[in-house]
Amino acid sequence: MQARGMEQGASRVGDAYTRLKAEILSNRLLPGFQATEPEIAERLGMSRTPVREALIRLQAEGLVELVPRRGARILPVSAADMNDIYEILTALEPHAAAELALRRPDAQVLAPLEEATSDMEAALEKPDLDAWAAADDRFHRTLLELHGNDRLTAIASTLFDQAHRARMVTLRMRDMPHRSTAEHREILGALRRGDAEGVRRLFRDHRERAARELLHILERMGLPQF
Amino acid sequence: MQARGMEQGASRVGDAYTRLKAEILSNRLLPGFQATEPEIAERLGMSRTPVREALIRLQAEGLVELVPRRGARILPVSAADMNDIYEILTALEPHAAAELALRRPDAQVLAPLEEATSDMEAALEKPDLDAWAAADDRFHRTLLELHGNDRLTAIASTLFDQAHRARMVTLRMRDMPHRSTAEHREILGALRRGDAEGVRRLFRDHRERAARELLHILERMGLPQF
DNA sequence: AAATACTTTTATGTATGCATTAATGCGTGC
DNA sequence: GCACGCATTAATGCATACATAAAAGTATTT
Repeated sequence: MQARGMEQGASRVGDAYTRLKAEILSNRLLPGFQATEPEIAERLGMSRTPVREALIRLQAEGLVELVPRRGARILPVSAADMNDIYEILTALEPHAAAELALRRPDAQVLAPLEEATSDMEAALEKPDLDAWAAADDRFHRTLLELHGNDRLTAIASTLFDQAHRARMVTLRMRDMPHRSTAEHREILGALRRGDAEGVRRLFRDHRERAARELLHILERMGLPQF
Repeated sequence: MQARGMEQGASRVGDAYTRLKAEILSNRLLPGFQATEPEIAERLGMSRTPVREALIRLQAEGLVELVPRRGARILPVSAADMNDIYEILTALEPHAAAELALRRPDAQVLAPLEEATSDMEAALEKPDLDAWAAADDRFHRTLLELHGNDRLTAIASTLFDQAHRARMVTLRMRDMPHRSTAEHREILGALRRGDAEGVRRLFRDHRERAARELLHILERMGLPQF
């Protein structure tokens, strides 16, 4: 997955932000990696100023830490971090999904969710785990956008980004995510029926199970940091 | 209330951030106010560089908008914004409070909440609405800190700040908040008993009622922007 | 008077300069 | 050989310089 959100390519700050974020999320820049502002500036072929501003944004998003005198450090995501992130998502997403269900969305509104779910199913067949993860991500982001609380969408988006790397690593250390895919299908059905409480319950279970499985894997790996 | 969080007084960026944020939250700088970087820099007695970095942070927190060529604009908080903010808080705080209750916190742990509640009650007696609002704010922030999910605390803190101005204005357009204060007392009791479901329900009702009342006032005022 | 073209002003985005100060390396003393 | 202190290096925080481009003002024409 590339860095989402509005295209940030017009300015040098936007360039630096987009490129650094893409390298972090794709694990091309590993957690723990440190570099000083001049180093990064040279790597990106620009002066320190736009790099600095991009780093401030990445720090606000919880992807890097700016340690005085040592430069920017790519933040690892620990099991405890993942626990915190999933706790928040478990509080937010089921609510947003249930609210959406109350509005009785028609097929046209739900079309992007339908497509994301189909893409997940198709990706499982091939199988193509990267495509699966991208479609899964798309489902969750689209659902929040349909709900329409922009602040909520932005908050969840930041959390998705923070969790992304650990998710991608653990994704390959477990069975194919048939169950998770089926749950999306179920949630979609409940949304279509306007069954708000069903949606809430299904979504909560979906997130809680995903969190449990992920933390299990992280523990089995000896609590590494991503 | 002053700008909360870590004291940002050491550097010029920190100074600019703290001072601007304090002026925004206290409504000394009104929503809609615009100023260019050189103007702000002169007002604060420093160069554009630290001002710029402070403005980037304030933009990330949703307090100002940086519009190219026109400078920084203090963001108004509309009724729709307040609705979105309260929706998120209603999803997050009852959960955090219920989780805290499950841990069966003893009197020592709950002491800061007890104190905040007493302060609210005392402020109602005087009466001192500013002191009441400060104690209310302290209760909500402390509860989240006790819960211990730092990301959740940070997210809620940003939302509190965004809602602060509208809250302070509407606070003076309604009856004394006896009900709200009593609800804090009830929540505290349920926390002490470890009654997680009770805490969740009380807190959700507390937030939902507060949101309804606030939006009513905003509507009666003709949907102004703060 | 209105519209258009041109000039001037100025805010921003970025680069660079500079003082401070932390970290590193080296040498000296024990 | 180890610890301590000094010198050197270099990263940061901030100030300033500069190019660009948008906006505002002015003049000119119809």
